Formats: sequence, C-alpha cells, structure tokens
Amino acid sequence: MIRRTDGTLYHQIKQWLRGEIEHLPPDAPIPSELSIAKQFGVSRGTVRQAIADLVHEQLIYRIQGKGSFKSPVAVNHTSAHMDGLTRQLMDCGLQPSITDIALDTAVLPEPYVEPLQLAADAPVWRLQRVWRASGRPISLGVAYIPQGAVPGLHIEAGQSLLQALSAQGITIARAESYSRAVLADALCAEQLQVPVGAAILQMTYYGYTADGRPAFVEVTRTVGEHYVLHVTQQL
Amino acid sequence: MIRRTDGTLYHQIKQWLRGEIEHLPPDAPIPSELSIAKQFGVSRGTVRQAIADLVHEQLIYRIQGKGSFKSPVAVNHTSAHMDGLTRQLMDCGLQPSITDIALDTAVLPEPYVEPLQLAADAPVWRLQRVWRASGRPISLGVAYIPQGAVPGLHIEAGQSLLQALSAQGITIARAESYSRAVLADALCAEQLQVPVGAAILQMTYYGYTADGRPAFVEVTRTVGEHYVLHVTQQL
DNA sequence: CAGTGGTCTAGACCACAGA
DNA sequence: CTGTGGTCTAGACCACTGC
Repeated sequence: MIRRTDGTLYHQIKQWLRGEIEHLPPDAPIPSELSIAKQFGVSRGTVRQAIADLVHEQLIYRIQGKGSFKSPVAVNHTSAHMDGLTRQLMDCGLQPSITDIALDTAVLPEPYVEPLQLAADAPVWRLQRVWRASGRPISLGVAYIPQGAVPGLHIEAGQSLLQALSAQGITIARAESYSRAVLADALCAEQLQVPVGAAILQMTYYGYTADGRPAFVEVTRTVGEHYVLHVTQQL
Repeated sequence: MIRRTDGTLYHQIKQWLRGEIEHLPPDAPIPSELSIAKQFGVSRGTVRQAIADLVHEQLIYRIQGKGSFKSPVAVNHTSAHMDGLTRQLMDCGLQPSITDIALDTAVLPEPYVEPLQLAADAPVWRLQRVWRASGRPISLGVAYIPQGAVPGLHIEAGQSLLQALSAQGITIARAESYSRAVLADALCAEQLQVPVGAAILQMTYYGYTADGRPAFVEVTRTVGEHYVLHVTQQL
C-alpha cells in the first residue's frame, strides 16, 4: 500500500472495500481478512478495523468460521450528509423546496427550555419555514437555535438548517425526533391548504453536536397524505 | 482480572465501565486506557475494544489528547432487549398490556409481498393484537410472519412478537418503520374507542434478522392523543 | 514536557464451519 | 483438516492537549 497518500491505512481499505462491494449481489462473499492484509501489505488488525466500520454501516455482515458477506440491506448512500426533514422527504421520492423563510430573535417557548439546557430568558433565533413539493405546501416548521451557540445565524434560500449550521462550523452528529398524529388547526389548514381536522404528522426534532449538547429544536407539521416518516433502528 | 469467569475480557471491562459511569455527572472524565489496562492486567487493545463499544452506544465520547468522558446523552439502559411498540410505549411512561390476541394462517396482502421478499401465495401467520394502557385500548396491530421462516409460531398472552420469535430461535437485529398520520375509520373508532376522524398514527414496522432478511411486517394504528413516536438517528 | 487517544504491527490462541 | 472470524498481547510511533 502506498503510505501517507490519503489519510490512514484503514480508511483507504474501507474506501477500496466500498468499491469492491458496490457491484456485488447481496450475500456475495467478501475477501478474507488475511487475503486483504497480504494484498495491501498491512497487518490483520488494520483490516479488521476497516471491516468493523463497514459492518457497523450495515454494508457487510460476518459469520464466524464462514466468512464476510455483502449485506442485503438496502443502504442509502446519500444519507450521510443529508438533512432532517429535507432528507426524509427525498426518501419519499419528493423534490422539496424551502420557501417563505423568516428569521428573527425570540425567547424560547417554555416546553423547550429544559431539553435545550438553556436559561428561560436566553435569546434564541426563531426560524420559520415552509416546505413545498411541486409547489404545494406540505410542511410548516419553526426552529429555535440558541444565540449563545450560534452568534450570527445566516440562512440562504433553499438552504437547510443543518447546512446553515455547518457553515457556522457546527456539525450535528445525532438527532432525536418525537412524532405524533394531530388534527389540523386553523393555521395549519390555511398554510398547508388542507381542511381543518385533516391528519397532520407533528414532529419535534432535536439536533445534537458530537459531545451530546443540544444545538436546536424544530417543530414541523406535515400533511399526512403523502408524507411518511421513515425510521431505521438497531435492536 | 479473573480470567474465563464470565465471557471475554473486553465484555467484563465494558460491564465494569458501565457501572463506573452510571453515577457520574455528564462530561465527567473516565479513566484513561492505560490506567484501566494496568488495573485489569490486560493490554491496551482490549481496553480500547471495550471503550469503542461504549462510544458506539453513546455512553462515552472521546477527545484526542484530552481524554474520555461520560456522554451527556440520555440513554435508555433498558432498551437493548425491549421490543417494538411495547418498548416505545414504555418510553412514554405507559405500562402496556397486550390483549385480544388472534393467530391464524392467511395469505400475505399484496403491498407486503415485495418488502418481505416472498412469493405472492406464500402462507403467513397473521397475528392480530390490541395494546392497552391502564385498560384503555391505545393501539391495534396486525402482523404477518412468513411460515417458511417460522414453521410453528406460538405466542403467549402478554408476550411480545419479538419475544415469541426469539423463543423460536429468531433474533431481530434491525427494524424499520414507516409512520404517517391518518384519520380514524369506523373499525379504528370502534376498537380504540375514539370518534371517527380522530388523529391516528399509523406505523408499518419491518423486522430483519442479522443477515438483513425480513422476518415480519406489522401495521399498528395508535391513538394520537398520548402516544408519541420517539426516534434517534445518527447523522 | 507528560499524558491522552489514534493508528499500526506481528505475532498468538481460540471457536466455528465445511470439505 | 484447513480456513474463517473472534479475542488478545506487547510493543511502536504519531497527533493532540494542557501545563
């Protein structure tokens, strides 16, 4: 292996394995640790580190005594840097756009004071947005971002919240959402162009940085008709 | 370290670390790799393997050059072996019971033929259940399980689907859910004791074994009032 | 500078699957 | 039996933090 050309050895092996796997059918065998180690002139531990990451990403599964195999799990390769609602909408095959953006300063509503670990009167950015697919509004959202964490928030038209935060040097590593079914109230009905009493999926979305600190909360209300919340979990 | 008393060395260290961490405040420093290695008389690699697992479980985060720290992320310690809906209901603080269980043989409805990778006429178990909290019905569910994968399905009163499958030697390693808001139809209204047109969270839940093969599908319809779907995702 | 975690090596023995 | 992955060792050097 050519050393020091690009990152660590195990990253290079990971990338090589990704390419090898890509066009294999599900359950096809992957080369053994020893053969990869010999091929690249590295130790078995380095290869194991690369494979462990890919097992974790569900690209590979392993059976002791038998070997390693391509996972039949469908993996969304574009998901790594996609965003919350934007990403989930695209998973549904929609081409979302974000419009009617309003950004101002507000005081954090009480229910979010504790989850965001802030003082009750801490100033926050309030970001209100409307998602549309094919011009039709499908979702209303209001996000609150502590000004202590993000002194100057700037968001471009069409830019997602996670993109805007990333531009401020803030990376969201983990997110949590709480979803429930509610009925459309007058505001929802007007803005989403549905009757009062229509089925609405209300999601409260918390974003956290790598050290586990909350970075924002966003409440979205989405038309139930065509939108489906997709979730994967490890058990 | 007393060897071979219980599983592998790194599992023992993991368990010990869990206990050490439990009563620490968030961001409290965890002993260094070297100190743990010396304390247990193992090599640094073994300690790293234990810590890597805990980092992965979000119990610990690490900063190069500084150390390892307790993650401020709230972790549900009981989640590892809990089940789909049962687990999520308990996350809401409810004490769910499962009643009105009906198990029979059916033909898989068309929408689930493709996701379950089955033939259109393959026989499946149909399992219908009602979840209750404090006696009040909160959720209707119907599950389909391929008879090819589970020749003889038996489920006890109060037992969860994942428990029953586990008793048949089938372990669910990953799950996927698709949730949307709908309005209560007549059946829902009657069985869940809500008005027609009430807000219902409809979730379609797929369970997969470790090799990625689908093991069941379950559709649940839950009263929107008190039930909230909680989701965590890595980005 | 010492201490931390991040990467890597070259071995070893074990448990398990399959011919 | 061979080949696979699972665990483990005792080192090494590096990058980074904080004093």
